[in-house]
Amino acid sequence: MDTTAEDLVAVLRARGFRITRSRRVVCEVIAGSHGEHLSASDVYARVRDRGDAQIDRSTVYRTLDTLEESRILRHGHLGHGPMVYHLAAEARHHHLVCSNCGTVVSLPAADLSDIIGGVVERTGFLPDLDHFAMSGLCRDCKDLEDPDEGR
Amino acid sequence: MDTTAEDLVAVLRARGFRITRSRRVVCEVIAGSHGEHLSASDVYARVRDRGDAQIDRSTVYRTLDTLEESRILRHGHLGHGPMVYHLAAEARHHHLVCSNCGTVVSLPAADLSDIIGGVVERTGFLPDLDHFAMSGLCRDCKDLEDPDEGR
DNA sequence: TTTGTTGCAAATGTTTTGCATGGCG
DNA sequence: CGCCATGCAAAACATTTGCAACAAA
Repeated sequence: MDTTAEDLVAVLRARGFRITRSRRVVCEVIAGSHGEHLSASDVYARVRDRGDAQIDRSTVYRTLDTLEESRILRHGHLGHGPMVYHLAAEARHHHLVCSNCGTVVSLPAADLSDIIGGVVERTGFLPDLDHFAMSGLCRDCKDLEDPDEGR
Repeated sequence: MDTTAEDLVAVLRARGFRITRSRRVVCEVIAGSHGEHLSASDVYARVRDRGDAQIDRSTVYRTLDTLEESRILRHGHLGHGPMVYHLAAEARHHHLVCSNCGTVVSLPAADLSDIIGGVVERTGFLPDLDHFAMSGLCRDCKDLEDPDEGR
């Protein structure tokens, strides 16, 4: 059910891309990262951990681009750090990152539909809420803020 | 009514920061940027345009940090580029950036309240929607997408 | 064989940091 | 006068690009 490395490779092949050793390894790392959000550097680190030391950083970046172009991978921005990748087939959810304490709260896809509906209705714009995290204050930090500062 | 350079300087002074020439110039640039979203480099460029060539990039970064720490300035992320600053007193609105054509649609503060309310209700998390732009597809690009790809 | 890909190296762009000098309070 | 803030230089990161050598198809 989960996307496998073979699935990824198959999509690349179908799109006319050549299947190289480097691409295969990156696909394996990606396929083994379900539910995670890996930065390009994370992917690179895992590639190296596998003993594939000869694969270059830039190749990882390029392969990530290729997978994204093929619409089986997506990237998002969780905070101030580098962009993170996740499989397109992954269950959608939004991340709420507390700007005060760093806590990450997840908002499942079901809860997003009325938000999305409301925005579409008002603006015609179809939001992809996966793409950017939402910043704000978690319950605890919100309660600590004084009313006029936090608003 | 708009925040002035003097307002900014006054806040810094009140917070116990020293008022230097560099800080004053940055405050003037910021005060003259109402409604804009300037990156640190933009601010630096404007500082230089004023003929203040001796002010260093790092000083601009540090002053921006100081102003943010003093809660009169905030930063956000509009897209893949650098972070952008806006005055805290600025009218709140959210940016919807089309991932296909780059068009930016604004969603005024009034339309944000039920979104915020819904999130607070479900998670206790108080979102700061100014902070990250929302990515997605504008009306035109959405209509061009085929239904199963775009979803 | 042909042309897309790779690895390497170097460049780019943003932000941060160490440190000695200088200037605000 | 004392300590904070600055300028300068360099480092730290994330990401991109040029290019000759290589390997899929």
